[in-house]
Amino acid sequence: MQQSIQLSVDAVVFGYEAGNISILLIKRKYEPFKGKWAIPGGFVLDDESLEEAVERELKEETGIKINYLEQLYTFGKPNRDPRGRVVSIAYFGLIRPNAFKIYASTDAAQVQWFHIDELPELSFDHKEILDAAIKRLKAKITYEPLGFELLDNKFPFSDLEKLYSTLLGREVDRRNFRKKIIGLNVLDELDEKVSKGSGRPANLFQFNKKRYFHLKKEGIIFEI
Amino acid sequence: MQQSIQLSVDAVVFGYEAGNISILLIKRKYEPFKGKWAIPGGFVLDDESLEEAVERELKEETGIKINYLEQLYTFGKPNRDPRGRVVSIAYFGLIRPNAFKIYASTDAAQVQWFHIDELPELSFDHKEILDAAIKRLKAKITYEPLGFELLDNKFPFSDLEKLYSTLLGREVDRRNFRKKIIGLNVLDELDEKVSKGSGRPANLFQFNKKRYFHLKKEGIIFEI
DNA sequence: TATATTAGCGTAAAATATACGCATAATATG
DNA sequence: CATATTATGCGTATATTTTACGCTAATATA
Repeated sequence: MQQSIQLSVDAVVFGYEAGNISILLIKRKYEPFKGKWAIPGGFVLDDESLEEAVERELKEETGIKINYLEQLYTFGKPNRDPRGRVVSIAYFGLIRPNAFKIYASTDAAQVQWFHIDELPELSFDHKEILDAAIKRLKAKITYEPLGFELLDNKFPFSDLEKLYSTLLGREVDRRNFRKKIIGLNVLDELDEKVSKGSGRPANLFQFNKKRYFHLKKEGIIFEI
Repeated sequence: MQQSIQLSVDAVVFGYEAGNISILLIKRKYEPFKGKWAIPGGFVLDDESLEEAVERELKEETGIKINYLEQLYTFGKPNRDPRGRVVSIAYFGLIRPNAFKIYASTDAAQVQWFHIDELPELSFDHKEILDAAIKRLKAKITYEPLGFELLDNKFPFSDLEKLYSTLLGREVDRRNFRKKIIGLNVLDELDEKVSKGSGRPANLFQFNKKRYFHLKKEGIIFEI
């Protein structure tokens, strides 16, 4: 038996800044879809794991090092790639956009953050992959503390609230949201304040990952 | 660039009967792991989709036609298969065990249902795949109406209750559970009764898939 | 100093979940 | 055949959680 199926990985990387969710795309340097936008990714090498492949491709094509990475779904329709049968394992990543400088290299002619509502036309079946990733992100923030991966290490509560109301696509009652999150007992309140423009300066908070995993082991669940 | 990676699919198939959750395994006919138990599966053909591959392999190896099938996870560690680099896309399936007669053919020397607590040693990394599937099943029945795929088309309420208490691994208050499920408005109460042994005969119910999808579209969520 | 603006705390009402009592309709048993 | 046993089916009271929303605090700005 001899297959001729090639294996690639692709990564939908989300960033968040000032109330905007954005996605990292590259402009393709070579055919097929030369000059078109696409999700970063590429072929898996024989001796690397799938995660290593994603991280290598991201580094090569965009210069970023991912903060949070998980497998999303494997796309394998026979005709999804004009070059032949290519099955792609899609990943889903989160980073703090201001934490890295993006730059194009190797296969990418250009790298750019796109606002989630202003996406260009995409290559291959990447629109489908991206839609699956958005769906996963929106669902998962309600039962896993993913939001913190998108915020700065220290953040005012309003940032977290704004992130959630943006992702959930609806208003969130400021007071109830605060009570709920504080009640989860996974945030440390710092002795630092930050003031942006007018209004009372806000206290900074920090996500306590260690405490979160400890509580999770005890069966306490995160839920918004 | 020339990869030498092969692509396979594997399926963890769950069945349920008389309060027992079981998993369908095959005994391998050929090396590697000849004579050992494994999850059904095999190599993907060049021109078939991943789902077609799973369904074909299940049919070939065990004789069953799956009731519910979803992609689980892709396993791709470089050394998971002694024959070389094989990446496997694992699926997760549910059937009503009494709906099909299982029989071994092609690659399988034997096919058998195993109780979830009495599993034999497994080939490759199939234990890891199986654990992921069990975790997914247990999590998913709380927010998707998967349970009905494991029950007969018409079932008494106590069957559903027993299924849930088994899967959740805890007692479920019979009266509150009933209230909750009835309140979801996705069951049709039939004018048929069934009596098994002593006790008051039970009314039969049927899951109304159409109504469920209608309600889901309106944003009403299934949750246990 | 008055006003706008964002932050932070608390309380009451509504909705949901939990605990559990009891009638009903069949089979099992002496 | 009377009575116990078993499982079904319905209801109600209480506890818990969610939701709505009022009020004070601390800063910038006019």
